[in-house]
Amino acid sequence: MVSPPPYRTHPSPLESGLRSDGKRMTPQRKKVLSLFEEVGSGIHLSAEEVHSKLTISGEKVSLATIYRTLRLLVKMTFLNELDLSEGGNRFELLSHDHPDHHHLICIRCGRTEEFENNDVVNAGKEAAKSFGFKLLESSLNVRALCPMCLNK
Amino acid sequence: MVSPPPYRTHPSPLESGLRSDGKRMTPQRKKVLSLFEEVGSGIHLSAEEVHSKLTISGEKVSLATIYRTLRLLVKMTFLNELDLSEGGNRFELLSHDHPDHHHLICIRCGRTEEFENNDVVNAGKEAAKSFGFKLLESSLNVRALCPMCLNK
DNA sequence: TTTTGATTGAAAAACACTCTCAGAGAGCCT
DNA sequence: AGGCTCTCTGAGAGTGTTTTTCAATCAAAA
Repeated sequence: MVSPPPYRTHPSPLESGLRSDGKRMTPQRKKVLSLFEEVGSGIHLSAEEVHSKLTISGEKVSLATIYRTLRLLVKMTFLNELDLSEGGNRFELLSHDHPDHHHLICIRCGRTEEFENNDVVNAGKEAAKSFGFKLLESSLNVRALCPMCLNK
Repeated sequence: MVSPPPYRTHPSPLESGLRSDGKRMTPQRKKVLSLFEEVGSGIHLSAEEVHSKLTISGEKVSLATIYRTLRLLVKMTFLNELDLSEGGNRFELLSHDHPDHHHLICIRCGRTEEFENNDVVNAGKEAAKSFGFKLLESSLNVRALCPMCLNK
């Protein structure tokens, strides 16, 4: 017994974005994006974490597909890629309300805090302007030790 | 016409830094640091590039040693490590006159320009302080397109 | 439905980097 | 100068992350 599909759903942003580019909506892509929507913006997941979270909830998506999908979602601006290094990149839901937030990273345990700062955004703008570059995005990464790791 | 070596040279900063830590001055270490001094500060080299530059000038230093030496020179604050991602980290001579400079990177051709900005440095300090972190280093990476790449 | 070609999973490869270990050699001692 | 000790090096194996390959699958258009 299969329930009929809704008579006419508005295509999701993901679906219409894919369609307009000759790409297809697949369960795997939906699952990856949904996971990020569930955990909310401001949470940074590695490809491996996405994989294990999906596996735990009984969804089988191969790691290769997760990497492919993450790349795709970054290109489609659904996700933001963070190069905080130290064992793999991380991804977060791109919240268009907070386009230019920066990261404070504990290099020991990986704890990450976000902050915003207009001076930083302006510094990036000015620098780009003075060299004749077209700015795409700027990110300040502050490498530090969190209170827990400070006490060994 | 080669001038004779001075009878008694002051130990180089590298040599005295190594000595004071029970480490040894080796030709390999000298060659790697010399390369960075030759290319000057503001030039960012990857481990692979250091390797091939040395190989081309007839110096044989293994890649493993280059990685080891780069790590050492960063720890000794002779070099600065940049996480501009896209295929490996890069290293540059740390100029102690310009301790906190930031990077404007053309994501298409890799051209990189540096700039300084006190507001950025302060933003990093404030962020660390407000979360109770101990700041180690902050770097603003501005991803952009350079004038050449803008015209395709 | 059928067709078409994008997408997937699994495994292999690519990549950047680190480690292991035996031999070489830097620096300290006569 | 010669010897000793212990760090350093080179070669190659190993590691962790990400990408690619390729046959099979499946989404979407006809």
